Amino acid sequence: MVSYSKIKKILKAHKLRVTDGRVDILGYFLSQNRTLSFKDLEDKFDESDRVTLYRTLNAFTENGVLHKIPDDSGFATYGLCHDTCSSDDHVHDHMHFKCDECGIIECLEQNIPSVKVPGYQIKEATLVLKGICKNCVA
Amino acid sequence: MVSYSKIKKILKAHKLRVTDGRVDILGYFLSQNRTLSFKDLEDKFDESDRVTLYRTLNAFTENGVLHKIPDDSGFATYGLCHDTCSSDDHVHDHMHFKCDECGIIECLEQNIPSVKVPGYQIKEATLVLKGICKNCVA
DNA sequence: ATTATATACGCAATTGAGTTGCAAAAATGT
DNA sequence: ACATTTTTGCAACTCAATTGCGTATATAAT
Repeated sequence: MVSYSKIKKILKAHKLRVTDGRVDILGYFLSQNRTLSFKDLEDKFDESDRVTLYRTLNAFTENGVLHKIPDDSGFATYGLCHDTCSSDDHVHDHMHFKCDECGIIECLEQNIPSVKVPGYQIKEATLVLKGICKNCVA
Repeated sequence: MVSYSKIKKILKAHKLRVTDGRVDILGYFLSQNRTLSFKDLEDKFDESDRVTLYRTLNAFTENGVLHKIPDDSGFATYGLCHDTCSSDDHVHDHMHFKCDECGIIECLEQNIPSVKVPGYQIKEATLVLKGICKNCVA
């Protein structure tokens, strides 16, 4: 279980007001330690308002608590940022993996290989792998 | 200008019926030789129905005429496939670039560097670069 | 501690991309 | 030319996400 004081500290560090809803959601991310889709969160916190959930996720994303994982399937999925992320400095170089079987999206340890394109100024790269994850292969 | 007979040949080769709308849209892709967003096409062909446009793009995508470019911004963008694509064999290994200034998405020549993740079975990879394109840098 | 101010919440309504159903129109095969 | 299959166009619908606004709550100031 993640302590309330730790969660509170994280929220403050990211210039976010400490509200019950935010504590619950951040606490859930920290305890699960995996990416969570909007649906996951909606199911878990079904007593609270969808709009508030959207706004909370947006606030977390803007302030460097979460990062939104690119996914064309139409279901927003979020992962915890590294400790170093803030609203100012919000950088992610890791790859993501989406499993065709279980549908779960994972943040991979590996960084995106750096790519150069002559004449282009590259600021950011997103690399999403699809296939079958470690759990489903077994 | 792209000849009608050539367009017709391409449609037939991809097992698509030759209709006025399809000829116009494919012809526009061939003449422009760049990726086009749904909005681009809607503006260009504003006399025709949105639904038909969606269905045409879906048919083209399924049959290997176009490929849908992953984009989290919520605007579907499409690019011409290579000649080798068909409804059966529809593979794209190239990277995409989205310019922060002009918003245009380009298909790059370069292929996505192959990545391996221990224990995972990778079937597909998408790599989108963001930054400033050749034209806007100048 | 109390008050003031800024921010977040909850509800209803709205937006906007994309889809579905269905009857009419057009394209292919014979 | 005819029969069959696919496509088109229209209206209505779905579903994720956003916006407006009055109320509630968190932080800052006194």
